[in-house]
Amino acid sequence: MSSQYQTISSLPHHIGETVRVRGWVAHLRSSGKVAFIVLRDGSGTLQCVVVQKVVGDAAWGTFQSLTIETSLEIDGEVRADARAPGGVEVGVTNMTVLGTSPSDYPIQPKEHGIDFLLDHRHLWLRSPRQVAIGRVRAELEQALNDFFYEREFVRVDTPILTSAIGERSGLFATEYFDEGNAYLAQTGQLYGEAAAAAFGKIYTFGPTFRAEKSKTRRHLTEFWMLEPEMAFFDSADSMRLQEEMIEYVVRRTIERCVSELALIERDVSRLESIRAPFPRIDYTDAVATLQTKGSDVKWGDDLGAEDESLLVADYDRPIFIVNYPKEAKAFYMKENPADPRTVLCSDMLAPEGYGEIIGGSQREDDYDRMVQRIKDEGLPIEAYDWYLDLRRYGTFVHSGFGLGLERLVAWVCGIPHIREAIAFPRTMYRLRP
RNA sequence: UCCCCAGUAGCUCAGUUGGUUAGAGCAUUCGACUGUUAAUCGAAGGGUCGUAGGUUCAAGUCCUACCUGGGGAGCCA
Repeated sequence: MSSQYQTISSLPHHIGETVRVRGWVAHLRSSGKVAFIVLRDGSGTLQCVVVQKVVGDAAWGTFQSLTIETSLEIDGEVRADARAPGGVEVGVTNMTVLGTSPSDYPIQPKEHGIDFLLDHRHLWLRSPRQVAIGRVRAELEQALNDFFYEREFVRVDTPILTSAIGERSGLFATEYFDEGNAYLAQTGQLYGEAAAAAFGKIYTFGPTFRAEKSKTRRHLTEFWMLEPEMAFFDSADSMRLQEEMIEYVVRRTIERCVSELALIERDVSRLESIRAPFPRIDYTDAVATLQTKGSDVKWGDDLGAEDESLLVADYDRPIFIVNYPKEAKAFYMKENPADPRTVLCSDMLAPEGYGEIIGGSQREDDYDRMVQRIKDEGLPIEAYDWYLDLRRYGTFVHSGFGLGLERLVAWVCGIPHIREAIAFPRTMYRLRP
């Protein structure tokens, strides 16, 4: 097959030329002897005009056999026409069917239930809105990689199959030769800490797995997490990096995904106000504020989804909640010298009710305190022997954080549920397609 | 795991205090139309009312259990 064809998005630069395009039939309209094919190729959609007298009886017959999602090669002249959506159309001179499609294509340009759409995710993905979300996701991923590359971070890929280690263990067990069970990684952080002692500043970016039986719009069982880990950064340094990163990737997406954000009807003005610095609110102050607003939260509780929404409501940009009680957080977080009841951690809450998108902390770097915390949590100390080595051989102040990619995508796109923020979402009750 | 909601045509839904042969729009098929914008107009086909049991002269409708999915809580990113 010839490589000589144009993408639909490039056609405004080819007005007056004869071109060849390839794509899928998105829509068909006929008005007697003049007919319209709406073709999509992933780069955009194009109105193709078929006139019986121009194309002849053979091609006209081909048109009449077309169905939605037929893949098609079209030759014709590009012309500007105000009647065409987008202002550009192709006057068809010839067309060739590349792949036929039965007439029962299930996705229609109308409302569908979410159950039906998820069952047909492999086809739903072809819809313009889903393509736009996917492109925003790809832009955000690229922007994140560029942000860290420009700051001389080294990307380190950490294992997905692990022994029992991490925040909570024993999920998705799979037999691993003679070594007992392996588990799917719930975080790359502990490996990231080891790598930070090798490279200085690193990040990991890959799929992670959680098997809590979470059924909300903010949870998937498989999601992508970006986890930077920085040697010689304290908690405050880490927060400065986080707000700089969020500002960078949001601005980059506003600049480069104009048509995508317009198609999904995102209110971009809500994103334009995302500028560092972000407010920092001490957990203890947050609890006091919440109590005056009528929440029954007590000091020592983790903040619930409702509490988070109440706190964010007053701001037009993300906020940090810092220094949570030790009991509410993971064993590896460093005790706050100013208030030993708390740890040096921060959660970044996105605006508009999207909740926590980043969780980060300064790590405990003292060997004895770390051993004590592992014991206090009732974790098996043997599993952490290599992790403790990081505190034996040249321990170092270091901090890191985890960014949930799908939550970032959902917020930037303004979509209500993170299952649309990934091509093939894994939720509690869905393993296919 | 707990709380709430929903399962009727391929899809989205309506279906009255239980009452004759279960309806609409979209989609599909056929027909008309030389500029349509989710075109329009005409016609046709399309149903194990989630499953099982129960109440009743009579159940899509009421009751019970189960199944499937959705929303939320907790936990988290």
